[in-house]
Amino acid sequence: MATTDAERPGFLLPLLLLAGFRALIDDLHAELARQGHTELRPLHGFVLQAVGPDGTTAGELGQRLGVSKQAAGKTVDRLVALGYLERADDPRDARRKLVRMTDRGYDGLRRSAVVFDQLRQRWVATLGAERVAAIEDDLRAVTPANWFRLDVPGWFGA
Amino acid sequence: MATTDAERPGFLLPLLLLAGFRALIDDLHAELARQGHTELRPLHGFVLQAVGPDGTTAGELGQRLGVSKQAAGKTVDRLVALGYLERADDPRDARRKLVRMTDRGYDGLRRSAVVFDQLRQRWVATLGAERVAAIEDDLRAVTPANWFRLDVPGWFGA
DNA sequence: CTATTCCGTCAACCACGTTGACGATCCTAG
DNA sequence: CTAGGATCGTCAACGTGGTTGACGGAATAG
Repeated sequence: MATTDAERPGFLLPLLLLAGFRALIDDLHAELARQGHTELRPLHGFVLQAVGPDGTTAGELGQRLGVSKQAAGKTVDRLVALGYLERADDPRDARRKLVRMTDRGYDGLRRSAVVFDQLRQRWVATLGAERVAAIEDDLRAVTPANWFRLDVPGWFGA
Repeated sequence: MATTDAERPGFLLPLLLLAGFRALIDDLHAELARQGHTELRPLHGFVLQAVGPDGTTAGELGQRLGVSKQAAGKTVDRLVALGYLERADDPRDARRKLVRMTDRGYDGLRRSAVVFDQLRQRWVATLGAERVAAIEDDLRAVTPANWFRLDVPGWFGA
């Protein structure tokens, strides 16, 4: 054991996890801004991801993100205003409004995926592939498996 | 190495880091609520930590937390209303208003430290001490050291 | 004494979330 | 076919946590 646990207060762990998350997210949207997506905020990438190539409805989106349908609807409003999403009527159910990605939305999502891969590769270059993979495996082991929600208001910052 | 890094999409890493962070924070404030601190919200623990045993001013607090002095002031307002902080005049500079922890604030901070240690111990029980320590070391290596300078002198856990 | 700088606060605003309510639409029972 | 209930999206009000700009009082430099 390199260092004893006595020197490692428990409160550092969450701080470091948050710092790692924020470092990745900040780098991501700095790079996206450099590539022309200046309006895309950190949260939006995950929303686009949740919409997916097939589109959804606001309610279903909220369910995927773990937020209320109203919150999802507002977020869709913003992304529609930014040109990343568009709404369309469902011909089979007049209550539903389909949410689809625009070309710009696809572009942002594709670039996000590329940049995320590059950032992970940077961690691999620093830490080594095994250790990055170990972090992922370990985190998967200590977090609830069904976790795919993003109801985190202030923790995204900037 | 359990799995190769061949097909590990980069976007999972931030998601897992966030999931780990949220798991710890959610568990923390669930336990704090059980111990009587039902009003203490996730962010407040970090604020108390940033205030520290010696107290500060709103402006300095904002600097430590990386937010504007106005935002820090509002957060202090809420924590004062909840009874965790109190304001006092600085006898040596009438412009400054000292922000100090109340007894309740100390209690919450002390309990947070204990619970954080317990939660980290739970990770150690699942993953082993070396791997938890490795996660911490790795994250420290890939995050800006300056991100959240919580080199709080006199963190009274012990 | 005056000019500048520092400190806290007020005001307006934005992003993101919550509940509650409500019309419109669909579905099913009678 | 019609009546009731469930579902979908939206409006409204509100809470939290953040921002910028402006401003008055207090310390300090000249």
